[in-house]
Order: sequence, then C-alpha cells, then structure tokens
Amino acid sequence: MPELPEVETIARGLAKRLTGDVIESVWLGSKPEPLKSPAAEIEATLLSKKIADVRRSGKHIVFDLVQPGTKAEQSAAAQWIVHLGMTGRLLVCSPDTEVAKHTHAVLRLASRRELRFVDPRRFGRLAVIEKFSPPGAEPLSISPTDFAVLFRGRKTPIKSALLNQKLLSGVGNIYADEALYRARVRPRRRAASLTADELRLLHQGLKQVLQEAIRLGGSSISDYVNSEGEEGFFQLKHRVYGREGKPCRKCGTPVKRVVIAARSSHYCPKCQK
DNA sequence: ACTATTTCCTGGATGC
DNA sequence: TGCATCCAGGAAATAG
Repeated sequence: MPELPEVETIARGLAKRLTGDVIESVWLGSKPEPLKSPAAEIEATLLSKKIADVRRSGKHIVFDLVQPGTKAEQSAAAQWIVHLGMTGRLLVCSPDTEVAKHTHAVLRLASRRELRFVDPRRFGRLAVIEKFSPPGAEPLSISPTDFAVLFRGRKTPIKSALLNQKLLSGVGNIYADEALYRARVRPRRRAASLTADELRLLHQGLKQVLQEAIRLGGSSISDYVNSEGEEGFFQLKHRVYGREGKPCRKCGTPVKRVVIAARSSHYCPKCQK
C-alpha cells in the first residue's frame, strides 16, 4: 500500500530516471477510466511536454511539465498528478515489455522507453492541473504547534484523524498505527483527549517512523515495489501493524487488532493508553 | 461543520 | 480440486 514513504521512494526513483525526458505519445485505457480529469484533457496536457521534475506531495506523485525548447521552459506549464490508490504502479520499461493486465495508461518517451500506469484494483487516479495543492499539512514539515491544533475539539478517534487527508496528507493505515504505538496512545482515543505531551510524542513518533521508512525504501506488504521493481524493507521493522497476536517488542503482551472506521488498527494493550 | 458509514475494485486467502 | 465467500484499504459519496 503506497503511503507517504512508499510514494516518496517511487517519486525519487522516477525523478532520477525521467527528468528531462519528453512525452511523445499518450495512450489512456478504455472506460471506466481511473481519471479525475477528462481523458482528452490529460492527453492534450501531457503530449510533447518535457518532464522537469517528479516529486511527492502527500500520497500524490507530481510531475512538473514544461514546454520544451521555449523560454517558458523556466516556469511550470502544468502538472500531472498520479495517485496510486492501493495497487497502482508506475513502471518505466522498454516498449517491448509485455503490457501487463490492468494497464490504464502508457506514455511513450523520447528516450525510447515507456512509462506505464498499472492498477488492478482501480483505486488510483490520474489528473492534470495547473498547480496542485495538497488538502492537508505535510507531516514531515508541520510545526509541533500546528500539529496539535489539527486535533483540537475533534471527537473522532485519533486513528481516524491521522488518516484524514484534509488534516495531514500522506499518513495511511500502517504509519498511523506505528506512530500511535510510538506515542503510547491507543487508536480509539478521541483526538481531542490527547494531552500536550501525547501530541508531542505523536508528532515526533510520526516523523520518526516516516523518515525511517523512507530510509528503508518503504514497506512491502502485498505487492508494493519501487520504480526499479525493488521491494522496501520497513515491513521488517513494524512494531504493531500486521502483528496481531504476536508479542509486543517492548513488553511481550500480544498485539491486539480492532476495527476502527472499517480499518484494521493494531496496538499493544499494555504499552498504549 | 463534523462524523460515521457505505461504496468502489480485484487478487489472494480461506472454508466447505 | 473447485467454487463461493471474505478481506485488504484510500478517498469520495452519502447519510445523519
């Protein structure tokens, strides 16, 4: 499941491989298309544009596009936004490579390679926009004060608040559970009930777990691989996520799993209050 | 303005 | 072995 660290890893890899390349043709799959923008608009916006940069914003991959060979190349002409959903992948490959099932978009590049968007479960989305602005704050750059303000007066469970992309962009189920473990806070706690100390721990724990996961190339749970087709290693470091019944790494108590807002949530009943 | 619930989607796991 | 059912979850849509 691509969350912030996985998307960061993918975006970095794509930036390395694609920066400076030019999109020579665009193919978008048949309906129902996983698109937020109309297909014709995506096609027109991408065609013959140069990829100036690829980066992450929340869980979105942002391609900065410019018109090649013009003075206007200095400033971004448009952005292509890709959300990978649950199972989306962006593959850079030779045109000879067999087209995988569930391929929804293929861009042919001037470098004689192809960039393909494959997404079996179709939760991913493609869009073009002038300037993307994420709905929530970046967990890695928000100040402790602003972080605390996000949860003020919220009755919803802290787990749900962490997953709310309008508050924080990029936190998904794995890293919400891992951050709450580090903060020693149970996922069902009302967001507004967290003390100043707990909020500080949660902010630090979230930043730490995201940064460590980025260092290890993300978590490969089901089918996540980076843009080079390599798996991440952070799943080996999970302390609670996916460890129901297994001993807490700190105290040995079996990890519990509960369902909150239709999402599985894992925690240590002894370490987390 | 919030919050909770339902829906989308497919492959893999599970059960009989 | 084969078939049906369940489950995973990001985020939009819907309901309250």
